[in-house]
Amino acid sequence: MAQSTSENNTPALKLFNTLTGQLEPFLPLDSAGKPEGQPECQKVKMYVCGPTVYDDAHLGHARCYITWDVLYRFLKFLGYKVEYVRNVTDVDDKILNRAKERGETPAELAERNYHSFTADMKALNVLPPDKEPRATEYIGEMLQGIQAIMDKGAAYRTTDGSVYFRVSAKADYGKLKFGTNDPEALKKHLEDLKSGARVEVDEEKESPLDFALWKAVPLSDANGWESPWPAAGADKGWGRPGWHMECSAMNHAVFGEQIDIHAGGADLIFPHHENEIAQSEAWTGHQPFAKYWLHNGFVNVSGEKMSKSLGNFSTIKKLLERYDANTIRYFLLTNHYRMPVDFNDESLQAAENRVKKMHRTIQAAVKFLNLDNTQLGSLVIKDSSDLMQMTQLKKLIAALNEDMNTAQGLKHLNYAQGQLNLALQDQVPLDEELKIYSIGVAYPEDTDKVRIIKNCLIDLISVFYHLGFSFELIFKTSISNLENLKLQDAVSQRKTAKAEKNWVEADRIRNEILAQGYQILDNKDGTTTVEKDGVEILRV
RNA sequence: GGCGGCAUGGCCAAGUGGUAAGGCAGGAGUCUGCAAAACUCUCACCCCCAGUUCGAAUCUGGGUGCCGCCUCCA
Repeated sequence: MAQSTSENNTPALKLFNTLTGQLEPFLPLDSAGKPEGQPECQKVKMYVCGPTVYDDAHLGHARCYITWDVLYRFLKFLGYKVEYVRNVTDVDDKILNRAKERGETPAELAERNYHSFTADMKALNVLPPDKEPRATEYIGEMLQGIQAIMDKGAAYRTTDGSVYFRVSAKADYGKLKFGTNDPEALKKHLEDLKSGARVEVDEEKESPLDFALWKAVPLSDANGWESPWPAAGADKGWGRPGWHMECSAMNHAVFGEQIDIHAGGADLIFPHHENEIAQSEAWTGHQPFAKYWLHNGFVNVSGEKMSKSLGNFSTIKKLLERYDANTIRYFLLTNHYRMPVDFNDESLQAAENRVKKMHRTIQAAVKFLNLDNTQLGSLVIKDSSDLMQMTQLKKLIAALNEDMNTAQGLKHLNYAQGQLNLALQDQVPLDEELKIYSIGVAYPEDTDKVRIIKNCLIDLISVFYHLGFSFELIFKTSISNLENLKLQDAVSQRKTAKAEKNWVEADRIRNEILAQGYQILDNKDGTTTVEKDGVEILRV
């Protein structure tokens, strides 16, 4: 539809491709031969590097997976048939070491952390991928790939039965890191890289840049797999896959030789993604392995780089104790995904203030329209060809088309909220078209005000939804019945005091309620609303 | 040492060469017993210097400062 393409029929969505170092129009491989400008019939193969499940997920994971969640949602909204694959790395030295420390098997540890990760993602309202392949399930595919690479002369064995990738066999090695295909430039860059490389232990490596596809381990090691490459004198090979091989193997198995999007954190550009490209392209002989390489920026914590060594990393669980998922998402989306982002209380607090106001407005509209909380989802415009007069939703698409400019997107979210607030208090919304059309569940008896509010609400929650905010959190409260009764009692006592113009007593009761962590709001119609964390829990 | 990124109001942050989005905080007002919420109004010549241009936050060169990758990390 027109919304996903510009006037001259080129795709409107542009993404920054690390491979070329440029902003590029998004054209999936599957678009060849398809009618132009109809994403609804085009497939998109999207792969995101998943977690290594050796510990609880941290802020870096949150930023990464929320970023690509927004892209996934957007591509689907535009009409692409997206197959989103996010792997789980469950074989790795870190997992082995951690399991040893804890006295459990690597499989147990991985399983536990995988479930913890899944729970975190759900709590953050990150959509599950279509497939979550696990590295250990693809050892056979890895062995096959390694053999294929060796057969093509791009890898070699060492006497202990390890296999290394021969970087010199790949003329364009370094193209991702350096963003160029120029052989002369790459040659120079690689020389610089080599001179800066740390000393490698393996004397048999032809070049310090060569990396392991397969690491031999002693036959006595329980955490190994049989390989076709025995050490000198042994009758059977034994070892573990190199770090990068898993992604190549899973991509090959699930998607085939080429994919559209490969995304992950910027720290993976080198060496992980560079090596993945090298081995995958050497394996299949087809390039590019991935057409678009997308990377999200780093996470800092209060101005410092978040890192394992600094010990300043916070887990998602810890963060969620303090801020809800919509706040975290709002905060992240105010920053462009490629820029570094700094987690600090001041910024999170600003996001929280904003999100609470957003929740409050939506609650008010839901109440006014007498909707059931669960009805919100069904009101969302989910098809980009059905935008009609949803002006802010249209603007959201335009913003996301520009390399996922979510900060601009939030501007439209905020504007939509402003419109709804105006409508709720009988003021004329600035956008005339919102008054004219009738959309969603419209009934003949709807008054102008009902229709306007409904239109404003649909525009707002559609933007809200497509940015991945959670509806559930708008209405989420946790308050016991006993507490509820106490509050009701207090509010009605205050009402009596107010009626008697006993302001001292009325204020005393209000302060008591405030002290318990509730907000109290007197409405124009004489009712009183009690809120907790910006969510209405009582209206008397 | 090699490569790359970023410098925008008190804070966070967008910005496609044409005269500075948005948010948070603040100030003034409307409403209100007061307060809160909501609404209205208000709050920046974009690190420095030079250049290109009719015109630059946006392009070029130089400087200063901060950060990252090159080692496991999303």
